[in-house]
Amino acid sequence: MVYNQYRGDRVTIKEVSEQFGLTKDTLRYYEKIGLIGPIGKTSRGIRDFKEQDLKRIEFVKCMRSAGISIDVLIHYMQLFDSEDNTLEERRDLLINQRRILKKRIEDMTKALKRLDGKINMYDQQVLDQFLESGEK
Amino acid sequence: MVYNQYRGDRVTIKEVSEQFGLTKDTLRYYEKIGLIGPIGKTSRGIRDFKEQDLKRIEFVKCMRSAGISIDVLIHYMQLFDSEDNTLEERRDLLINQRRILKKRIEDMTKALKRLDGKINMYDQQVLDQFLESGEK
DNA sequence: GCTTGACTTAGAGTTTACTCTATGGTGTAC
DNA sequence: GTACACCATAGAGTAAACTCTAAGTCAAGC
Repeated sequence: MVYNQYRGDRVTIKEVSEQFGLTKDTLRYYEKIGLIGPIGKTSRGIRDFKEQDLKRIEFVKCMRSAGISIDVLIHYMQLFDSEDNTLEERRDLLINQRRILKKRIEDMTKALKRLDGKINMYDQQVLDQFLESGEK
Repeated sequence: MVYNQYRGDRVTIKEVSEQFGLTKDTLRYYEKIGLIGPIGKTSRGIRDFKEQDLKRIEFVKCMRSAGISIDVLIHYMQLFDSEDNTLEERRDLLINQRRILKKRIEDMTKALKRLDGKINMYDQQVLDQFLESGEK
């Protein structure tokens, strides 16, 4: 039976990587630049992800998949971890990102419609071609 | 009165740049990599954009603003300009991009909802803070 | 006791999509 | 006749976000 040295009660980087579909390199990179963590380490220097870390990773993943920049996310996390009262600043940051995101969704929705139009056009042309070849 | 040497009946790069909100550098770059053009030139080597060029630029701009990669667009344009019958290949390419685009819109819509949730939370907290300070 | 496979770090390299710099040409305005 | 405002090219540089490489540690299995 394989007993993995890295798993006691610990949550390893591999597990987190698989859970979120981010590479181990990306997770270490995110930690290095201060987007997540610092992640706690065992006595031998192995990362052990806590519930709080996982929550943050999940949030970061969601925002990154929407194209929100790493710089903005780092800024948000710094506000979040700050001793000061940053409620309003965080709210304003989010409102601003929301606005940008909405614009992007609109652009993409326009492009999607455009693609749909073209695809329909091609479907018709492919069909015409088929009919034409049948008439020979 | 200023008579621009570059405008006779010609459509200059500056005009196109302003019309589409793309820099002159970007337009030249797009031509260089084969995404648009080749654009016709006057005897002295000045670009003169035709209606057909403008249509393509507009399409490219729309697709780029939706995040469709330059590589994919070049491929599409190559199929478009090909002598061969590439109808079905173009349709398949568009269908594939449509699928990817739709997924991205979904991801972004999820993130938007997430942001809305957080913003509401912050609004409430900011309000609570205000009320609290008023009670003092 | 050595191989395997997981982990670590520091730092170099890659990809995408521009964006800028240097250098030079041309026509109009003062 | 020179300053200004355009245009051109070739090629170097940049920013963002990873991604990879090298070198090393450590525990389990054979």
